[in-house]
Amino acid sequence: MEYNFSDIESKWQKAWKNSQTYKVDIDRNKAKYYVLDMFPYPSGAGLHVGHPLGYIASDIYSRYKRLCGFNVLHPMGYDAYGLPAEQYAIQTGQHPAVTTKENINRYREQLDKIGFCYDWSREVRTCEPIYYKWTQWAFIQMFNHYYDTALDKAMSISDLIAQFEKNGTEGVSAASSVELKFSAEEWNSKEETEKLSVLMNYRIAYKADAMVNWCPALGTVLANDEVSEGLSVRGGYPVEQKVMSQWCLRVSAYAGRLLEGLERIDWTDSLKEAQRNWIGRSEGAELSFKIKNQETELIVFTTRADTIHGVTFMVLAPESDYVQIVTTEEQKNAVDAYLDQVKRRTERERMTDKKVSGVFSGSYAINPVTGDEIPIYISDYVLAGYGTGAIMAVPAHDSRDYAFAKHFNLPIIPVIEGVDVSEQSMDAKDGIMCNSTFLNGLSVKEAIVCAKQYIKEKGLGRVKVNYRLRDAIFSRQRYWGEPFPVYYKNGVPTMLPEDKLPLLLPEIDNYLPTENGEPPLGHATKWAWDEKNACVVENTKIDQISVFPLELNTMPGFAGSSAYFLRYMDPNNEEALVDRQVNDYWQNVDLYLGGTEHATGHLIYSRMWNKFLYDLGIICKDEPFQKLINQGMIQGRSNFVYRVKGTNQYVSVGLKDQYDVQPIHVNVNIVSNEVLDIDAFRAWMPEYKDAEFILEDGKYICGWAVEKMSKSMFNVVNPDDIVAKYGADTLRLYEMFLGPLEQSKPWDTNGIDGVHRFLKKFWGLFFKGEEFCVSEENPTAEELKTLHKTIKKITWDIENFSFNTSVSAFMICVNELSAMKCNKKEILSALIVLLASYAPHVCEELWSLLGNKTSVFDASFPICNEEFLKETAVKYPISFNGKVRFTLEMPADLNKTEIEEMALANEQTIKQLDGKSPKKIIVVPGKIVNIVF
RNA sequence: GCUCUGGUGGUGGAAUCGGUAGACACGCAGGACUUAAAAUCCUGUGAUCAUUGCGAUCGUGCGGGUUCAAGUCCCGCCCGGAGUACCA
Repeated sequence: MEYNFSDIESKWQKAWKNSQTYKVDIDRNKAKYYVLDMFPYPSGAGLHVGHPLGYIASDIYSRYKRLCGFNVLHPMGYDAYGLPAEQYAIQTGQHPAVTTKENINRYREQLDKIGFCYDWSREVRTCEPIYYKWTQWAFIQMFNHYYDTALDKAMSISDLIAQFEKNGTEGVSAASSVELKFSAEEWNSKEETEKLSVLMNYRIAYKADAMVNWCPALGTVLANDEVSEGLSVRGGYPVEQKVMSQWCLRVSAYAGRLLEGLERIDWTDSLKEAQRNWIGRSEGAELSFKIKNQETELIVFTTRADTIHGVTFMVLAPESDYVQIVTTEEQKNAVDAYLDQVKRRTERERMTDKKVSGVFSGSYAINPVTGDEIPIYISDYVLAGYGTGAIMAVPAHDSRDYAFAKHFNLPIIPVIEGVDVSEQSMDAKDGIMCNSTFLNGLSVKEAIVCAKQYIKEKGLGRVKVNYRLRDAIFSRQRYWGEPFPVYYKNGVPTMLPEDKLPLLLPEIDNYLPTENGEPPLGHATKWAWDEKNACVVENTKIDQISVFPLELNTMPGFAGSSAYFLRYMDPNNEEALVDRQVNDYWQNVDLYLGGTEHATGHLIYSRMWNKFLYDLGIICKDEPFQKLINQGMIQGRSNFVYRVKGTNQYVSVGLKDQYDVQPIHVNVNIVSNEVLDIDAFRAWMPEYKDAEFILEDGKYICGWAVEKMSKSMFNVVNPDDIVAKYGADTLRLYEMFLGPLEQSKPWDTNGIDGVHRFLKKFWGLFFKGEEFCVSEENPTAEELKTLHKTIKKITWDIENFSFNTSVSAFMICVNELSAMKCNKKEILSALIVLLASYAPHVCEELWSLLGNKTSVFDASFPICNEEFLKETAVKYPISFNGKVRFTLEMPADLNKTEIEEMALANEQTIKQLDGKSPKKIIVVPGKIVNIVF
């Protein structure tokens, strides 16, 4: 009987839906396993063939885990807030909620066709009030907590207030934006509003004037991970630096724990490394330099305290607060001119053009160790946001300082023996110290330790760990995002009462900023908070007595995606983000699949967010994603035809060098194995109607290139088309067969026929002509062997995410069984269960044809009989490459003659065992014998 | 610059702990079936030389090394991809 995949697939997709086969509930008799995909942003373009790669892999894994007896949570949802829907709304006036809903429906339709085992009853959408209520709730919690650096956890802000009332800042250990010092009397005598503004310095969600990445084209600020090389990641628009009052999250307070936590999770080294670099821990010292004739001390951060004797000048960032203090009357004009010049340069110019620039401030600092007077400069090579925004310059051992010193003709003093600094600096932490009084003769490594010790003892500064990781800017000047649960009472940001959440996103009729430059929410007419009645009211009622304006910013994209994995556990709970008992069962994600592009964004924020909730006791695990696998990107594979310039003639790729040609993208869907469907090409566009072709071997062969998958390159392949032509099971197997999961690779349908042929052969094992024909006989040893080696291989492959090689193993298995004409029920049943995770529809169909009343996914995964494989290994050696190998342990201490003797002795044994003469014998002492027949 | 990754036939890729390199698949060539085509099946397919049957030599980006044995380990380079960057 023919393998009719489209009937089979629609039949089982319906059956699964009707019987809720994939619905999952807490079952305390079973171990849980949580498999999660990074949820998609539903874009207008729909899914292309690259998107499902990770979903297929996680689907296989979930089904496998279920067959192994786990209670598997495998949900899916949508990251529904985002820029594209809003940009579309600006252009068309279509409400983002409408387009988002349409896109979600389209995504769902596409996903369903591939036959995933998601429990859709747990779906979340970040733009739904029932969901974003908890995003707003978490924000309020962050506002109401500070980070205690001694306890290393988030604590209630009321604890901090109690400490201030009792002892002021004395003994307080709290992460803060600025280090403040005040006594209990000073605190208690402060006005209420003043107290609130002091507390902002400590809150985990806080509002502050921050240097932000402002993107004029998008009309919003962006987080650091949303900017790359001075351009916005979305859209590629220029980004400038600007000071604005913004909500921020004190992510930096969690830097140490984010770093430490990496040790306990099972991620790839490269991803952990990317996070380590982004967090950027560096150990060093803060050093105070006295300024000549002034009270103020200049504090710098350095990792090279050992080079203190080589300091010949100081440099301040242009934005540094020190600039005003150290600039002298005589230098004021020069400094102002320089600051003005720096301000006019965009971030991008500053990065691309690394020309040395700077200005002398007029002041001198005193080197605390040598007592030398050294000039203080201002230059934009020093960043305001890192360390203290000021550095001690050691031109002999830092290439940037070196370039600066050469440019301004400043002295360069080497402090490491035998270093020539006439051409370049010596940056390596290597060598023996010199010119350094008490450090002379020490190695650099010893000197770093010794110098830090010296600094501490003499009270010149303190040992300090610095992080590169900065707080996240949490405001966006956009419409399509979560509204902040915040109103402004006489200018003071105040949280809405928790029981009034969610604060619903208002309707507006214009998605652009307002005339006076406010974010789009400024257009909302009903957007004010009536404190007394605790409800949203018309703007016109604002009286600043009991009705106040609401926040006009919205939250960024990562807000909704930071805790969604928790919500899947308990998606309809209206009392809590997640019930604690429910969380105790599902705990955290065991396996998370997604792209590397989230390494420094989502994967940092969600870890931080999760740790915060853990500190509050809401959840039981502080790391959200135990194991993480990155699937590679599927790139587009474009095809080209070559038009002879100035004609309507097209030449096949092999002959194109003989003509003057112009390559033209051609729709990949009318090309098969590089051969162009000429009729389809003529019909494709009117301009090709009368095209003529210069063929090779009677065919038109196209050229190809790997490019991004995009409409303009005509290389987008839609999964629906593949499903229609070959079936979902073929698509699933083929995507896995394409190559290693983690590797990026171009989509190319050249091999899909082979996979489809395999499924037909597999189907064919169960039929004799038109008849379904399966034998109840006991299988032979040879048949069992084929089965068990396949079980062994598939089990290993799934557990190691080596899905591509397991498809090969299935092909070999089916080839062998069909060569043996095996139709034994025992073998075939096991094979169905084995393959079911990969090709669920066809397996479910065959499983039911075998007379089973329940789903194949209620069966158990077959177990490999290792003993049997070992026993048969001599007679029927295991081998996946089609050749025969016999292995035998050999004693370790043999010389060459003994080895040869051993080999000859074994040759006899092998002959007796197998009745054949070996072709070749390879013998290795201490290892194994390889005998090839 | 730094960090991470990768480099194997005409193509995608396999080789899981240092043990026959090229599994499996595509493509190609030849054959069977067919009036013909499609579909299906069979055979061959790293290179060079030898082909009368055997075979022989080379071969995993390049150059060295360790080992009985290296695609795999070590040292030094070359090339591609990704991330990140005046981070003191």
